[in-house]
Amino acid sequence: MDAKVDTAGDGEDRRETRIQAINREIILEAALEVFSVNGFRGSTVDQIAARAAMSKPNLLYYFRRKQDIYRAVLERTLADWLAPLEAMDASGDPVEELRRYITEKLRMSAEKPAASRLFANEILAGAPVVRPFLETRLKALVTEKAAIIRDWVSEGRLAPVDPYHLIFAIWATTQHYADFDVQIRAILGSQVDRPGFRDQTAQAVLSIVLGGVRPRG
Amino acid sequence: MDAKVDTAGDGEDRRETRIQAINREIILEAALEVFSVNGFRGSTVDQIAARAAMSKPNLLYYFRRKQDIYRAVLERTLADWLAPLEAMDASGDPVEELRRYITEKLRMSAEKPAASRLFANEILAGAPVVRPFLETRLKALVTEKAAIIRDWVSEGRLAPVDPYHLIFAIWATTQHYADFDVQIRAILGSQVDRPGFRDQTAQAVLSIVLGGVRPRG
DNA sequence: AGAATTCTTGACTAAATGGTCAAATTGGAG
DNA sequence: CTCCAATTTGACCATTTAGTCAAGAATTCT
Repeated sequence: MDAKVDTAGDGEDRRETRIQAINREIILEAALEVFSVNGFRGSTVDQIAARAAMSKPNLLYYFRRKQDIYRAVLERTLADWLAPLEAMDASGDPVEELRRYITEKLRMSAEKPAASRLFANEILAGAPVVRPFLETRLKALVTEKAAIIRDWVSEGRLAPVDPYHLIFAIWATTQHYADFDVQIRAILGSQVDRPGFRDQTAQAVLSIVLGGVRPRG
Repeated sequence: MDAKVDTAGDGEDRRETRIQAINREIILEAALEVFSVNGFRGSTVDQIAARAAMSKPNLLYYFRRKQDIYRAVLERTLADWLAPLEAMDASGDPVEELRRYITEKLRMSAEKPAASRLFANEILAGAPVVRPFLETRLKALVTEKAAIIRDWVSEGRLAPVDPYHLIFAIWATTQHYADFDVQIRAILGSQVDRPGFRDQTAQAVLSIVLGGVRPRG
């Protein structure tokens, strides 16, 4: 929400240096790992500094406050978060579009679980930071895509389904694999790390969710 | 994990007094609200004491450490958590059993969202406390119920589905309404508080998840 | 090279936090 | 009512934590 952008009218803030780019990246990466486990309140600047292999004062040289780091890492995460839903295309085949969306969300859960957990923690905490985002951009996007799904249903290209709840179901089932990874591992054991597991998961999720909306004879 | 139960063989620990019963209950209720928002690390004893309308030393008279409160509230939550799945009956009608299970989970999400969030926070944090529980009782229970579902599938009474992923999908979709309540409210607005919303949600979730497993043709 | 700027850190501070303790108050059994 | 155990609390302590600061080290620019 701040830091780094030239806010003052006069040409303050010199351009970002090489070292700044490197270190900010290192910090944000470390912060993601830390915040995604214990949330904002449960994480400490020292933990982030340690993970970034950097002294605390040095870290605070790049981000003045704990809040600034948190906002920065959340912000960059949110962009990725929206992308797959934004890509849902009204002119495509309904089942194919949903398949793509679910597959993409599952891929993100598998490849960037920390991002999903960061977001989950923020929501659980009452969304103190992203609330405005949820009520504007996300709400608008979901409303738009829900309308598309509603049209598909009324055209008989999908079984009758509440579009909002369908979107929630997709979020829930896909993010579950990132957010509740520990629980899934406790139940399935090392099987989770076998090469075929991701495909197997995709197969199952697609079959359950799409099976429920695929138009019936 | 401790406190209150008479562990020693000799008759230590007098019976719980009336005031103890009342205050422990008040504390656990307050602790649930606090821990469910910010997790163990992000919550403070002062917050819990304030919510319990009790001085901190008084609170610590009943639970010696923050950890003890946390374990106690988690433990009582876990019992409720298992019940609905335990009730799944191999001799019942598959679709009807799943419907009951989903409905029951949705009811818990709506009526005890804090319990669901407490659990979500614990898992996100890496399940430091409930890991043993997950790896023993939960794993055993899920394995048992998965076998039942597998049988239903092989008898042709359910469409072919991976039983584990089906259970995960049910957990995900039902708990989502508690854990991500803030997000859902941001998108749906006051609609969430309308009397019919719960039924509408149940209708949608059942249709999506059961639609995907109901035997075809 | 030499000056200016950027980067890094040890030492520190104030506030928050988990937990203790002795003394005062209250509740309950006889 | 009386006495003993249970309950309550103000004051306090040690540690953790967010954030500061001045001074030293490294980088960049000319």
